[in-house]
Amino acid sequence: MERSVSTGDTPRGRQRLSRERVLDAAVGIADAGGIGALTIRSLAQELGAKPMSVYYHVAGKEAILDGIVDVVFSEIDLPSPGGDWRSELRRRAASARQVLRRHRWAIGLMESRTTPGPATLRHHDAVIATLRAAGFSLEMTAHAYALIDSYTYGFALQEAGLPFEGPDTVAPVADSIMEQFPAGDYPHLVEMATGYYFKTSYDFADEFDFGLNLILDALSNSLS
Amino acid sequence: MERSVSTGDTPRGRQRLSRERVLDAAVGIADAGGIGALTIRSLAQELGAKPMSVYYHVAGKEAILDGIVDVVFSEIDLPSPGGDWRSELRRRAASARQVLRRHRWAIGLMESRTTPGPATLRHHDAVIATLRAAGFSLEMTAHAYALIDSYTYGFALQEAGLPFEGPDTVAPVADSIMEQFPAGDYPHLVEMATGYYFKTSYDFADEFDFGLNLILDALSNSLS
DNA sequence: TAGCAGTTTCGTACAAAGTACGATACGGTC
DNA sequence: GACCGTATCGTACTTTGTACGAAACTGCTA
Repeated sequence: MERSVSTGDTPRGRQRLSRERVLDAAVGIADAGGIGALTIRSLAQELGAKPMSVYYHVAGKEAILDGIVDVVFSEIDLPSPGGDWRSELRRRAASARQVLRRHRWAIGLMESRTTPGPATLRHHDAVIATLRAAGFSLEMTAHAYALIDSYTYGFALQEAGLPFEGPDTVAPVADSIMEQFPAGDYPHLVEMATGYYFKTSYDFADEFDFGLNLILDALSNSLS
Repeated sequence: MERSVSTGDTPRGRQRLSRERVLDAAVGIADAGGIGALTIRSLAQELGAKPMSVYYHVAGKEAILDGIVDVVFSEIDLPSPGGDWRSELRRRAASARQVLRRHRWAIGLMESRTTPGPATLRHHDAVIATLRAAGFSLEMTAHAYALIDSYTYGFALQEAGLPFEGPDTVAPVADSIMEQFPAGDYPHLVEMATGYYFKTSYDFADEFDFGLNLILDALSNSLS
């Protein structure tokens, strides 16, 4: 699946519109400028069309939001119910995290979208299938499913909310935060920052594997 | 002219405005009608004031959003670094989940707010303090912290996204979803639904403890 | 008491955004 | 060409955030 944002002045396409083209352009705009940059007008411009033309292909802005969330889900690798369940779930979790990193805005939308699209449902179906194939009971599948997804989305949520990204970008941001507040108000936060985050060129992204492995290990124990 | 009435069933207050009163009213509106209902005008009306009056107390809508996220954090019970760390963290996680249930809209905002307020920082400080007091190393504290929070927020995120709430409300929603899509497209989802969710008057909320206990147990093992 | 200097509230007005409504252009079939 | 479903668009109305400056209010001093 490929998508490219037109970088400059030239609108992207001039062919016929379609629901798919509209949603792809919407994703591109949100990626480039945040969900706030996605307006019917910017969308139309990106498509080389006029605002009202968009409405022929989608019911309204709400439908666009539902649509692009489903597009995001469609980009996540599905686990295969056949293989080793732990590595399959690890792969799909890693994929989910990467996808949600590309499309930060998606996490914020999940909370408000209550009508899942086909890709979303297919995705959930595949995860459940993998757990069932691994031998989990219905009850344990429900437990494991909620647990793994909570962790994955929650991690992505936190990652999206971080004002920095990657190692070595932590310090300046932390400095500016600390300057704002009375010294000594958050001693343990400061201890973590100075004693660990700064010292080791910390990358929050690395935390993901630790938690996921812990969870999968614990679930694995409950299997036997 | 305006009289300060006793009934108080209409606009909420008539006293002087303040940042705090503005933020409280904003939270109330978002709780009642979703974040979309929160406009400067609705806010002013709730406060018994005119739109532009609000701007004296907050810099703009973005500042309001930052502010109400911090209000939400301020409502979460802090763990005490002294006591039994597992029950302390369980208590604060349960509190966080409840708070985020009261203020569903907050989760969606977290993704976009990158300037934490004082309550948010104090909250993080307390969690870190509790982990450190429990004997975790700096490194393990970072791991545990990311893990627990990811789970907690992720769970709340999923809960907020569910189109139903509580037991016995699952079925009708699931029905309408299933009707929309070709039969047999999501066999495992259907199996879970018919074989488990429907059968046991399933309440997603109960999943929370399972995952949290699993995580705390696993972390506990790593202590000794 | 009158006057004055903050402090707080508000009236007016404009730009950006979603979209209802109906007209227009297009593309194929008879 | 006449006709018809599909796709695009022009116009215009409503809702929202907020800039700008005036008005009202508060407490204080002369």
